[in-house]
Amino acid sequence: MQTERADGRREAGRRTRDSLIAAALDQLAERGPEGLTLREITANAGANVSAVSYHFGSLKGLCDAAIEHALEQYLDAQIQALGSLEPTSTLEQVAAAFARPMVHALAAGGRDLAVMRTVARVGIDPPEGWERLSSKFARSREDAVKVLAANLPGVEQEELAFRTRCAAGLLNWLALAPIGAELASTPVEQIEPLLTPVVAGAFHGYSSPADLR
Amino acid sequence: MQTERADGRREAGRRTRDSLIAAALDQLAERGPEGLTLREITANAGANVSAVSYHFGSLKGLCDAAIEHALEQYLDAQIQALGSLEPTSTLEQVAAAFARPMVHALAAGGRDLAVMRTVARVGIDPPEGWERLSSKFARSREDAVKVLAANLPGVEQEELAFRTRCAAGLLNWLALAPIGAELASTPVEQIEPLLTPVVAGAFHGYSSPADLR
DNA sequence: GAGGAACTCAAACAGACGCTTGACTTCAGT
DNA sequence: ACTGAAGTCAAGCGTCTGTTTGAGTTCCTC
Repeated sequence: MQTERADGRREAGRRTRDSLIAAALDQLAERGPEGLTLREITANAGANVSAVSYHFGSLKGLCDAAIEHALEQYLDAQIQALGSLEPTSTLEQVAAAFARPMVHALAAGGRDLAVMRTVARVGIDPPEGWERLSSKFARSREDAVKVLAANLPGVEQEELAFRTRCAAGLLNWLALAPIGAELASTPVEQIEPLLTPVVAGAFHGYSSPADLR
Repeated sequence: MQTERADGRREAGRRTRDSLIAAALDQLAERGPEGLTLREITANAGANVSAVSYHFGSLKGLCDAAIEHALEQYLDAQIQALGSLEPTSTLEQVAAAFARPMVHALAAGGRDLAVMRTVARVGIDPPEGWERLSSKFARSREDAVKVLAANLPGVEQEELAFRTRCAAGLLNWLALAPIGAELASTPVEQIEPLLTPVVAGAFHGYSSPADLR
């Protein structure tokens, strides 16, 4: 009861704030930052145009807030998925963990998928001040490379980093392209066995049947 | 000299028409269809705003023409690359051929890369009337699946189609994301050995070391 | 050289855009 | 009951958008 009062006004304020972010996220996922429209967002959120200026200063401020919301939500899932890995994990387990957040988002659809689509778009057109969160992404990717190196001792670290970025790009593409929409609302149990070997194959590489001759 | 006259007017008209498409393509590659701006295009093309209405009817018309131009240019490269394959080609050769147009565009940069970026964006947000060209893409992909099937007899056709789409998505991602810009102006001889095993690995898949136990 | 087609241009158009304003309601503190 | 902060709202601001218009230039045809 000190600073947190049962204030009806404040509660309503937080509610319109959240619905603005949610509406912005939907539009962000569908058309990207350039596609945001003040009037369309406020209409979908059931709020007035001036609510954006009030809560976020400007449309750009709302856009940044929505993107940051998406990035943080994605990072949490990513860190949790990779955190479940051990140094003894197989390549297949690494690939499955790497793809898990996207697989679940594809299966769930709705706002979870909107978050992924937004993150993917940020990966294409990085906003100006995203360096702060970018370092977290880089660190998460380094963790993946470390576990990969244990499974693929013959591949150079730099090449593993490249393959990791390729695999991440592949997953982002699934979120954005129509193929992701086709996969949407498909159960996880069906998507995972389809996708995991592809990601694992990208990690593993396939150089030539020389060693089989 | 029959229908093609040494017409100074017509020549100038074709020149502004081409420069409008080129300027639109650059902007399309950078910001997508939503990012097109009539006044910015005409400024970059050195033309008047009304030249767009005159030559293409509307901004949408110019946008469609630029996208069609990019799609056709990409399809030519894709068909030519896959056409060089034979039924006896190895998986690595298939992957190299599949990636070749993108590798060359990345190395070349400039307008070639702009074409690829535009095609990739179309892959994310397909325009309305693109079904006509879409069938050509599908046929090209079927050719790739056919050659893949010869190399991977153990994998179902449907799964191969999925992996082909994944590989195509991976390449498109390279064109759009910053990693592609980092690779840009890197010689082909350096990009190809880095990328080919990843694409081949995605085609081949990596299911588990069960067969090695 | 008169006529006409191809093409370009500056200027203006209506509409949508992001943003600001000032009045209004609601509710906690006193 | 009064005050002030939090929040919402309709209306209007200037700017930028795509498009249209009509006059203008250049070149080929007859």
